[in-house]
Amino acid sequence: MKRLTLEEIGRLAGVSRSTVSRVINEQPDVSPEVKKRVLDVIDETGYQPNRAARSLVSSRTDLLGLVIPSSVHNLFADPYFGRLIRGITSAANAAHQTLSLFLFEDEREELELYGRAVASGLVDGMIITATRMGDPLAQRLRDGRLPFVMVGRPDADDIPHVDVDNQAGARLATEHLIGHGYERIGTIAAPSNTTTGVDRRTGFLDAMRAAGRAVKSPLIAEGDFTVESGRFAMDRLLSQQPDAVFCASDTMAAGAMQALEAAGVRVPDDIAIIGFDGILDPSATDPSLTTISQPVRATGERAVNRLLELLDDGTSSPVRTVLPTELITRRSCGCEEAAA
Amino acid sequence: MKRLTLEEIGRLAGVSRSTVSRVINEQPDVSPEVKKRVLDVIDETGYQPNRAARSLVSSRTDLLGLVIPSSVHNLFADPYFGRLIRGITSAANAAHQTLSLFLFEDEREELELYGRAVASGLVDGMIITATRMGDPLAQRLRDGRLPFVMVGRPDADDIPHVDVDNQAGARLATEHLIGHGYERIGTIAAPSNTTTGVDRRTGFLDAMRAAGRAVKSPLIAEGDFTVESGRFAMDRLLSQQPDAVFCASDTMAAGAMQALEAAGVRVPDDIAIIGFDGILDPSATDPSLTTISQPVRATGERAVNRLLELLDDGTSSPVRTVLPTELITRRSCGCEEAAA
DNA sequence: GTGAAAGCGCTAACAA
DNA sequence: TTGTTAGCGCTTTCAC
Repeated sequence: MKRLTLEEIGRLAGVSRSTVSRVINEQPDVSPEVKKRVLDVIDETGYQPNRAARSLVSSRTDLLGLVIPSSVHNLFADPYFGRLIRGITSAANAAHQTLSLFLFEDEREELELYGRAVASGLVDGMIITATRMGDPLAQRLRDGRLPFVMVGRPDADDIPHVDVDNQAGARLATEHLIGHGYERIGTIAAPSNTTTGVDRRTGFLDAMRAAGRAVKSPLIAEGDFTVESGRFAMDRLLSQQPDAVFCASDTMAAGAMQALEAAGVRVPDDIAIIGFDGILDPSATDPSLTTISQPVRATGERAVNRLLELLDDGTSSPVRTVLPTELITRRSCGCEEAAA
Repeated sequence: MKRLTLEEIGRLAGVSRSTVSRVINEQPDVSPEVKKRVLDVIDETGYQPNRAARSLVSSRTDLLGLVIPSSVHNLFADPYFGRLIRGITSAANAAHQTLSLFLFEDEREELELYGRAVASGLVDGMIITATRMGDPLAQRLRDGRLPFVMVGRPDADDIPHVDVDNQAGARLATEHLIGHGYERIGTIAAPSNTTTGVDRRTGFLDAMRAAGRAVKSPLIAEGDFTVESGRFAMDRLLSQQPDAVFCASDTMAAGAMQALEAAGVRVPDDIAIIGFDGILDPSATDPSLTTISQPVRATGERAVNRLLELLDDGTSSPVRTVLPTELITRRSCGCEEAAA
């Protein structure tokens, strides 16, 4: 049993290979009878066009790349990426694209990517995530000709991206805390070399300022999205005796609550906590964590769709797509049991 | 600036395209001077061979597929997959292969894979994980001609795979509990439609039997690897008043401990707990969780290397590769603080 | 509406 | 040691 080719299918259906090609690519101007005959043969034989040959002539691979840079070693434990990837594959599947994954251990590997995947035409386009500011990869891609979209806000303005409204989300969280009447509100911020970290911090500060609150810098501790960093950050914050803390990620909020439990501080009675991301099971913390939830899966889907637009039109419609966040009130902020 | 081709590089270096091809593919019988000249031109121009053209003639894509079936919706939150994927990409990067990821929402998508990725020659080989017993995909791949290896034990004997020694690990865990002197030992088992679940349960039962302990079936509760299922399972077990429980995964152990805390049962004083996987941070539970740790990352690497052997030799050396597990004693089993 | 033929960029005989 | 040539399996003019 040798490999089937267009020619062979044509022979079996009594037509030329061009006709078979037309049928497969759903071009018009093929008579119904011929079309049916060809389709039947394809069905019987289970023929599948050879991708390499197709790509060679069309210079389309139907492969989308997803890059997750070295900076996120730790992050990968975060359920965020699992969800994002599900969103991406789901949209990719729907569009008959397949996803290839580029994870790197270090920056050397990361730059090698360019030759391996970009210049050789491995993928039609790229989605890149979790970059830190000034990431060389983003720069390089921008100078190249490969279409790409970022997940998260890039530090350069002209890069197509889809992001959630981190600033508005952080503001919302902070206002909620203020609304509860807390007096000494602190924050466990995300890394300041990521735009996500910057935006969430900005949102927090804006809300505080708008309410006429000063924020002394000792009430700001920075973490790196890990549970451990949340624990350490809260330990540092404790000496400042805050009565509420906005944590820029749920993972860090979980760490913070561990630190509070160890210190015998009650949540929310002594210190109220609010998180960001909405990816923890309510039962994962005790009390359940109030948080700003972001549509992770939708983010992935949108990124794929934006990329496909770029591939088809070459137009990048709006450069920026922003998805909304939502406040999920549970118990850690001092609210009573919430309705579902 | 048009796309570079072999021909073009040849022209610039003053040789034919075949010579350039020889240089690129590191074939012998190219004079040093010519070689250098060609290499220089390649360097200057940044030429990268076109993958599609290469694949077309060599029928090699240097793409490895990773399949994670629909059955693991929930599982994806499990840090296990993150680690496994890191192991896989790391080994793949080292071998200049790239990974493409196939996640499916349902069985329909899953079977469509066959045409899209396998029959069309998208990937050179496949790694498939987390299948349940009798998975149609595994069957189908076995009947096909595409090389593949499974992560985890398949239910058919002749499929190349890499697995950890789940049975030995479960035995180890159980013997440890027995050694502590616990009298009524139960288990929260993993799904019995997965070989992992079967093996861990078998190891538990073997150890109990070897110690002359009968296991009444009410002392066995089945979960599905999620935290929630661990909680429910422990609630059921509580009525049987066990004094120790072997949990077939750390995630379920975490759930079990939540249930115990809610019920006011102390760990390890009232009930000792031991987990399996070794993927939780020690501080994730209180008290820290004693567990059987498995080398997830190494599993991924081995799977890639096995697959590459298959691709190169066609020989599948040993069908079965088994990686060892290790007991990590912490506090939940009743041991004192452990050394690192 | 359908077929013939050219060519995508590469590798691998085969000649020289 | 190097160049010439023939495909790999497909899409796409261009005739008919």
